[in-house]
Amino acid sequence: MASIKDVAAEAGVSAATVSRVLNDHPSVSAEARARVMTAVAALGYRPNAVARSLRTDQTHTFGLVISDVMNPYFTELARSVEEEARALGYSVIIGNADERPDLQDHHVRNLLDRRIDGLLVSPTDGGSPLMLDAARGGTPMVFVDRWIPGVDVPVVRADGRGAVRDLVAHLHGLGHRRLAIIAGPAATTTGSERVEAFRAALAEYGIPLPDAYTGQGDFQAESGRRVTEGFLDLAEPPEVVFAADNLMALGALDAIRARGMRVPDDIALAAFDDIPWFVHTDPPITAIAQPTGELGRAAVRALVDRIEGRPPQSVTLPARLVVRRSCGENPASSEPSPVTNRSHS
Amino acid sequence: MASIKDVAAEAGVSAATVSRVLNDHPSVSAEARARVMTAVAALGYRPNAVARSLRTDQTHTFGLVISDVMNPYFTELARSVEEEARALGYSVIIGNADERPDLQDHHVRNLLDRRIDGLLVSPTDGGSPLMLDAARGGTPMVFVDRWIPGVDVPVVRADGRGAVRDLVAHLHGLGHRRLAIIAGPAATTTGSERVEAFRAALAEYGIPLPDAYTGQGDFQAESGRRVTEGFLDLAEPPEVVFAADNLMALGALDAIRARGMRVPDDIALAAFDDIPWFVHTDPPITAIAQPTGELGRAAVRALVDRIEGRPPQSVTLPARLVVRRSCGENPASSEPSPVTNRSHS
DNA sequence: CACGTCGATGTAATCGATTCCAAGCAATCG
DNA sequence: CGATTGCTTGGAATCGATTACATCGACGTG
Repeated sequence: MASIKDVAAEAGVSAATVSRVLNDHPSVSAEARARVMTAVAALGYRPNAVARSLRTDQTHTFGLVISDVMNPYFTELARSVEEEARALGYSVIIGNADERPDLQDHHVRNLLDRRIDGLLVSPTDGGSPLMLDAARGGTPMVFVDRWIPGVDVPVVRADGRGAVRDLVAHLHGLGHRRLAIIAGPAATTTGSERVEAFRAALAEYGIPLPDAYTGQGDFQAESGRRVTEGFLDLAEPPEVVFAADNLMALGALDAIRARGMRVPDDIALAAFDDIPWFVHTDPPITAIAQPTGELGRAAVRALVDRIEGRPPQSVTLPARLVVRRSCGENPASSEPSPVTNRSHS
Repeated sequence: MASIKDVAAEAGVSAATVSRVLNDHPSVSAEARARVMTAVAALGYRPNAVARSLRTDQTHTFGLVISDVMNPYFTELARSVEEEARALGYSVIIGNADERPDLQDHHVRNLLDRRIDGLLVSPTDGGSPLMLDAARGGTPMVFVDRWIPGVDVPVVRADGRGAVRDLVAHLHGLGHRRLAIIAGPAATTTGSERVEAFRAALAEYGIPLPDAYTGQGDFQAESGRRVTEGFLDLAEPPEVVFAADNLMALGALDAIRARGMRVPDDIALAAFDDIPWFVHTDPPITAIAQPTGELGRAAVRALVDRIEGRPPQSVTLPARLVVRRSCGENPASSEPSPVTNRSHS
């Protein structure tokens, strides 16, 4: 592979001049520029990004560590992140933590070793020493979707409280009174926040959320199945199961089907995180939709601001309820008035 | 960030010795080793992968360029690729081409600039000059799923012919005689091969595949919708629509629903590429399942063989039919005898 | 005409590792 | 006892870029 010296030799100039042409530095004569360009084309030369990074201490790359690539929510997030990054001249390296703290650490370490310019993280847990050190140690960092409390890092996320309140109103309106939730891991903010929002919304109707109706999941389908089976085994099973993410909702659906029960006739089902497939399930599933693309883009902008020395901003965007048929027939409308509360921090 | 010199100073040895300890070179005294280890721990030193790569001309990284991250088939592929790569000591950088040749080129160029050790590609088209040059120019490369004919690069893929024959037998058994297919882009091997396999299987029953029953899609949901609408507008619409990938099947389902028709009563639907969600659609969709995880792992092994100087091998694994309810009720069994033909090249 | 200015270019240092080579030293051998 | 061997170790070159600094000519000005 041709190096800058080969180009210099071919063009009859020094490597410094070639470098100047490539980085269009002003003081290069038109003639030298032309000869360098010709040599570059003739040799098919491409600058070695590794060498360049070593010298400039910039990789024009950042890492995105997500909790689960197989979850459509995160793949959509990853896609929008890559798009925005590309538009701003950055590349993205994705690390999939599979909801495992050890894997998350593996990727963070790997990315740090590669001297990425910044890190976008949707943490799987409360923060390993490694991640906390990185955050404190000055690595530009932004949390997306989930975050770690007590760390001074900008957060880009959706606020689901309004949508959860709308969901509970919807369920209450359909006559449901025994509502259960499949929570995410308590170590994640989204794991606990969603339960709290649900509990608060229920409280407005004077409905309690007993322990028996809060199952502990891990954001994976299998846990949704397991928790739901527990619910169905209760002397008084819930009338509604609300899953804190889409995969657990799928698991719940499986468990319900396995008992020969039907949604929504025998039991209602709703989920946090809307995905295209929910339109096609049997029945279509009522869900809370996050503005995923917006979140990804905002997160990238915040990170790039931080990297390039501008003050980064935390962003909170509202989620909204998308009513379908999985909680019972609502003859009125299939898409309710969107939530309009808007917040920021 | 501490460098190797800082460690050397802290340990009271030279940088060369530190390097030897880190790469556990045999000739280092136990005492020096101990002091270096202590210094490394004290400073929290991590070797700079950029500098190391520049010197050794190896990045222990390879690129994976896939055609569409939002397609669950590819995200599963990506996941298994990353897993196997990690097990073998490599990292993976994913590039999403979104079925766009220009984006594919962008990623290939970017990965080449980073001096990745090898490239795993599922090409979106027949091969740009850039990719052909890379292949011929000695970049270790392996094609997964799709490939480019006439290029001397190992291919790891599934052979769907047996499964397509099983599918046609299944459909014929249910009494269907007018069968249509939504093809993928002709520039991709999977786009054309699947049509050919379908046509060949139909021929065994003396059933033709007229032009009117072969729609041109692009592996995206929207094209599935559009083509299906065309089918439904025909004077004599098909009894079965077979989509060459899962997203187009979803589009087809949408189009069918939009007309108020029902699957499988009014029209049957089948898809290439099985995904977890097909169990939950209404109705569950009959599909041809690829051994996705196996493909990903085999592809990585082939690439790493190539990188490390061993002769890489092309691999072809059989796909199999998974019967569900979208083509009509089959009272016999829900999972037919698996296909057993096995091939290689 | 001497001197300062400015634009274009080359030389060399540098980034953080790895690795060849030579040297120091102790142990072993003839 | 001198020479050889073998183990450790450090010095210095190197990978491919970028960039501070020096140089060199041409030009304008007092």
